[in-house]
Amino acid sequence: MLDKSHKHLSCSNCESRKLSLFGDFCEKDIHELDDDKSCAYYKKNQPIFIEGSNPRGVYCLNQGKVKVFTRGDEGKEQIIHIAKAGEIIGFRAMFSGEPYKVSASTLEECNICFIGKEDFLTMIDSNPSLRNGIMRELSKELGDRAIFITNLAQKTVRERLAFALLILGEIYGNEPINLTREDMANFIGTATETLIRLLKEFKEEGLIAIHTRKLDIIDKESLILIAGK
Amino acid sequence: MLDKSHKHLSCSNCESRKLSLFGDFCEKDIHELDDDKSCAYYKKNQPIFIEGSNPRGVYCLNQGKVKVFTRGDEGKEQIIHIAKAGEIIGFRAMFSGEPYKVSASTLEECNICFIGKEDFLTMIDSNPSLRNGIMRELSKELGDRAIFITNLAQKTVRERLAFALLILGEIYGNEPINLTREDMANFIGTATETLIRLLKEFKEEGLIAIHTRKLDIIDKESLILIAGK
DNA sequence: CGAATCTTTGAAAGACGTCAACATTGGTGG
DNA sequence: CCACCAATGTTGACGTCTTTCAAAGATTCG
Repeated sequence: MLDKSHKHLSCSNCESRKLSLFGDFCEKDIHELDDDKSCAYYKKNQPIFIEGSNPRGVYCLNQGKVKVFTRGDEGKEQIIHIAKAGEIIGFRAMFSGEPYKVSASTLEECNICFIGKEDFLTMIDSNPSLRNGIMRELSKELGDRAIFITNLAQKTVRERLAFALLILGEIYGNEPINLTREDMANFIGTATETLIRLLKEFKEEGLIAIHTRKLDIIDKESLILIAGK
Repeated sequence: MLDKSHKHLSCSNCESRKLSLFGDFCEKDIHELDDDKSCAYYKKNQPIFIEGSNPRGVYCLNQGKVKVFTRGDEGKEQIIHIAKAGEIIGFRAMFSGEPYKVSASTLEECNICFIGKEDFLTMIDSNPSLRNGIMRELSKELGDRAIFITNLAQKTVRERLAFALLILGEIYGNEPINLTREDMANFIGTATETLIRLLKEFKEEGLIAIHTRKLDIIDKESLILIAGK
C-alpha cells in the first residue's frame, strides 16, 4: 500500500482517487492528471507546506494522514483539520491569492502527489464538475469551521474531547486513533496535561480503551451524549 | 440612504454593489441582476435566514450590518462574522448542498436585496469573473476562520477583545462601534459580565472611549500589541 | 542500552463563568 | 411629552474549571 520510493503512482487504479474530488474523472482526465503530477514519499512528521509561504500547487493524499494547523502567538499549534487518504490539501490558497494561512505536516508515513498550480487551475477551468466539487468542499469546510468555533467558545474541554473523539473515529475508520497526546490536545484546544486527565476519566468510565498511544472508542453513544449538539 | 419602503433599489447606481462581488459587472449584467432580484427593508434584530432551514437564494446587503451566528447547545449565540454593506451573505449554503449551518439577522435597520438560487447559479455559470470572486471569498473566509479558531483556543479573553475591537473598527469604519454588550461578548466568545469588566479596563487604560452603547477606538497601536499576532 | 521524546501525576494559582442584586436606558403607550 | 416597563448594562462575591510548573515514569528508536 505504502511506497517508500518516490516512483510514480498511477491515478487510474488509485483507490484514494476514487474517494476524492477526482473521483468521477474520465479516462482522458485521469491520464492528463497522471502526466501533470509528481509523487513523493513523506516520512512521519515531515512538513508539506508552511504558513506564510506561497502556494505552488495542491497536494493529493494517496496514503497516510496529515495535520493542518496554525501557530498562535507563542508558536503553539492549533490543529484545524486532519486529512486522510483521498483528500486534496492546500487548494484554499490556490484561490485566495494569499500566502498559506495554515501549515500542514504528516502524522504518519505518507504518499502524496503534487499538482502544480497552473495545471490545477487549467483542470478546474475545463472541468465544471471538478469545479463544483471544489466549491462544495470549500463551503462544507466553512460550515464545519463555524461549528468548530462555537464548540471552542461554548463547550467545556470534556465536551470538546468527546466531540473530537467522534470526529477522529470517523477519520481513522477501523484503525485505532493514533495521535500523540500533544497533537490531540492541540486539536481540541487544551493543555496536554488536561487532555491526559480527561482521557483517563473516559477510560475509567468505559468510554474508550487506551493501548499505550492508541485509542479505541468503546461507547460511542455515551460520547455523543457528552459531546452535545 | 436607507429606504424604509420595499421599493426596488437599482443596482446600477448602488454604491454598495461597487464594493461587492458584483463590482465589475458590465451594463448588461447589471440589468439582468436588477431584473432578477427583489429588495426589502429589514428592521433592527430581524432574522434573514435560520440555521437548519433550506437556502433559496443569496442576500446582498445594500445598507446596514448583519450578524452571522450559530447557536450552541444551550441556545447561546456565537457570532462568526459581521457583514457590512456590499457583502453577499448566504452563498456558502448555495454550494454545499446542505441546509444553513448558521443564522443571520440584522444588527441595525437594513436594505437587503435577494437573488434566487437559480438566477444566482446561472449567473455564476456564465460569469467566470464572478465565479472566481466567489471562490476567492470562500477561500479567504476559510483562512480567517482558521485564525478565529486559533485565537479562541489560545488567546485570553483580554487578547481576543483587543483583536475583536480591531476587526470591528474595520467594519464600522468612521462610525463608532455599536453593538449590544451581549452581541460583543458572543463575538469574542465570553460571558457578558467578563466583557463589561474588560471594556472598563480598556477605557481606564485609555484604549477606547465609551459613549453609552457606542465605542470608539482611541489607541489602536496598543490594541494591536495586546491582540498579538 | 541509553538518550531523547513522550506521558503521567501532583500541587498551586489564576482566569473566567455564574448567580444575584441593582442601575440605566430606550422604546411604547397613555 | 412624559412616565413606565422591559431590556440592557453594571457590579460584587464566589466557585471551579483549566492552565502552569515541576518532577518522575514510560516508550521508542538509533
